[in-house]
Amino acid sequence: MCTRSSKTGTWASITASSDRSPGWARGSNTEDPMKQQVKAVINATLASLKASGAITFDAIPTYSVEVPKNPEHGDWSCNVAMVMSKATGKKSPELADLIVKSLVDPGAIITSIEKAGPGFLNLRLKDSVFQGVAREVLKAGQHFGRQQPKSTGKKVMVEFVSANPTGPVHIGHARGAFMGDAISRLLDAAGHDVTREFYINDSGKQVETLGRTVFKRYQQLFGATVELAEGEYPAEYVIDIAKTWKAEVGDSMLQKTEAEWLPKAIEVGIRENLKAIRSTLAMANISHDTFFSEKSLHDAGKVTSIVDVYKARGVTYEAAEGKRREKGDKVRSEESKAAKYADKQLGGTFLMTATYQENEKYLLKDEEDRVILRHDGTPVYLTADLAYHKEKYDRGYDLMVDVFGADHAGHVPRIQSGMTLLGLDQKKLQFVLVQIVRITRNGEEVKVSKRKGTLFELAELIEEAGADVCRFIFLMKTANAQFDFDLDAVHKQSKDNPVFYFQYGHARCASILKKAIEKGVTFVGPDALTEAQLARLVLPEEKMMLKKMSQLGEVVQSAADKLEPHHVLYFCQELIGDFHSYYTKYKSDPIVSEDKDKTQGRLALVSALKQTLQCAFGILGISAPEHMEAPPEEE
RNA sequence: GCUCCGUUAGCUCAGCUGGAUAGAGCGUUGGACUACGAAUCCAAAGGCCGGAGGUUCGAAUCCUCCACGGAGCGCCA
Repeated sequence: MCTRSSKTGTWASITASSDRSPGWARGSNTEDPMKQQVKAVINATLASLKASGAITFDAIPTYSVEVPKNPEHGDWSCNVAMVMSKATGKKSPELADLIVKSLVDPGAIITSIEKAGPGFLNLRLKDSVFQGVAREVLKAGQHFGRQQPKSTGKKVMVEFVSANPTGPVHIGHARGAFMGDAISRLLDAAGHDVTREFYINDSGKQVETLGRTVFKRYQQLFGATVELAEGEYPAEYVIDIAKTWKAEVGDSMLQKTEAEWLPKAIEVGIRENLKAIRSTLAMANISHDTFFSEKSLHDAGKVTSIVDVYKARGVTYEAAEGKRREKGDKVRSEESKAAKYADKQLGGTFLMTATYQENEKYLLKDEEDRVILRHDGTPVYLTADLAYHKEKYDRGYDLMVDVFGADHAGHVPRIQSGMTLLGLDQKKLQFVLVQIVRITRNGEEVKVSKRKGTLFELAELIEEAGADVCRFIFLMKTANAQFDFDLDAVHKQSKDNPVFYFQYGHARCASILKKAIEKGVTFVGPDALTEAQLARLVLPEEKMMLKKMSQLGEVVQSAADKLEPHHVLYFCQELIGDFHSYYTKYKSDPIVSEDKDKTQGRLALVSALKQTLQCAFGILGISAPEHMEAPPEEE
């Protein structure tokens, strides 16, 4: 994931050089419109100072215009004087003074500018600039905060969930599922053309084991006594699959040879599991555009052909066992799994994911070279995955995001190395690693174990807590932090459950608009709204909310760049908090009053807020209810 | 042993492409409904931002080292 590029270390130091900005996501200018107006004034002033010879500089460096934490510091504050100190050879306070004195403000939007602290510029803007935001939001409607669909021209793929088709979606997939979906929604809102893909591991030993288990359960349905082998799937759902199969084929499979029944059993197993997986994801409000079959890669010969490509590029070798890179000489501990399975490591064809060098420098970050063909010539999981990722590149995506569980972290450098060894741009492939979630109930951890048949399914979780609550809890934290999911708190209709705070904010807006209509006042809408009505929005709290609303587009863009949905969520929290506070503070000066112009102005504000929240919730995939039932009374 | 992730208020977590006095929710304490929804609000208390160095006008944020917690380290997928 790009924000951790320097720390995860994949490669920032090699291919991305010092460019920390993920550049790929930036389309058109999505800066907050208010901020843009401020920057225009600053830039004009600097140009004017340069023209008059007061200061000299080559180019204006990147500087920031931000909302100061302390409202006494104005509506916006700007650090340009400090940033340009070196370029102009002037001290920050001196430069700040010059800017204040010679301000060029053609649109007359600035009401005050002053130097503060070590050289900050604190600016205040005309009320009309704030008020205009309400109309802009309402005119944009459901598109507010979003870029025009596909406006960036970037093709993006997000691969997520990709649960094995050997069983239901369980709690271990939940975080990645919601995260991947929210990232997809974010990228879509940021104007990209997003494809959501599910990679089906329908090849290899696991599905074979599934097939065997299905067949045993099938035999059982005809009275046979069966015993499941180590690793086979004991859970109930396999019996259901066997029943379905029986209904379809009767007893016709009983007399077949294994070569005949096994492919059929695998097929029905995968089909039924995928059906269940899709149905669970639908409950979670998640859908994929494409399901990509690993088996199809094998069938099309793409797995063997990628090995040929590597061989042709001279980045493979044959060896009896793994070859580690020399430097550091990392020795594995005796307890490592590699040591444990050493007797099964018989050598084969290796890909130089670690030892490949250019100009006598190691180029890749993997710890050791990886087998891509076993000694008997069969490909491994990685080989298929390399073929799969090459396939993604071939399909022409500008950005590919893989949402992986943290247990796949070790897989990341291998794929990256593999792509680099094909000469592909690794920056186009980003990884989001979602850390482990510990599920607790009654203070005790609920273990996730597919093998024992005691898995806690995502479907159960959603039934218990509701889709919005689950989604919210998974999205409110960054992907790379572990956390405990408390099943007890989750279904409390109370303050322990923060999603209600958000939804109540929206419902309250809806309720006010409804109440106004009951009182015979209907909001006139953005087109009929007059300047005189808007001009009644003068309270500092009102301006603050308008200012914040205008930032949604920027927040969305930035969150999309970082692949971090939680920024949008915190944006909502602040806005809702401001609103509740405002609402309570001015209870004696209500939104709907006898003063018709003021009422219209405030209804515009509330409508704009409701619209903003609805848009933001939509980008997160959380519903925006018009009405909520009161919670049960506390005892 | 090696790699990666984390460490911020009593608890759960934001803030990290460096900015002014470090934030939110929960919990605690004390207040606010004859008014548009009290699933709300207001106030108080609560912090050597894990530790130590470094970089500079300025560090929770960037760099180095250390400590603690977690995950991974298979020719499984």
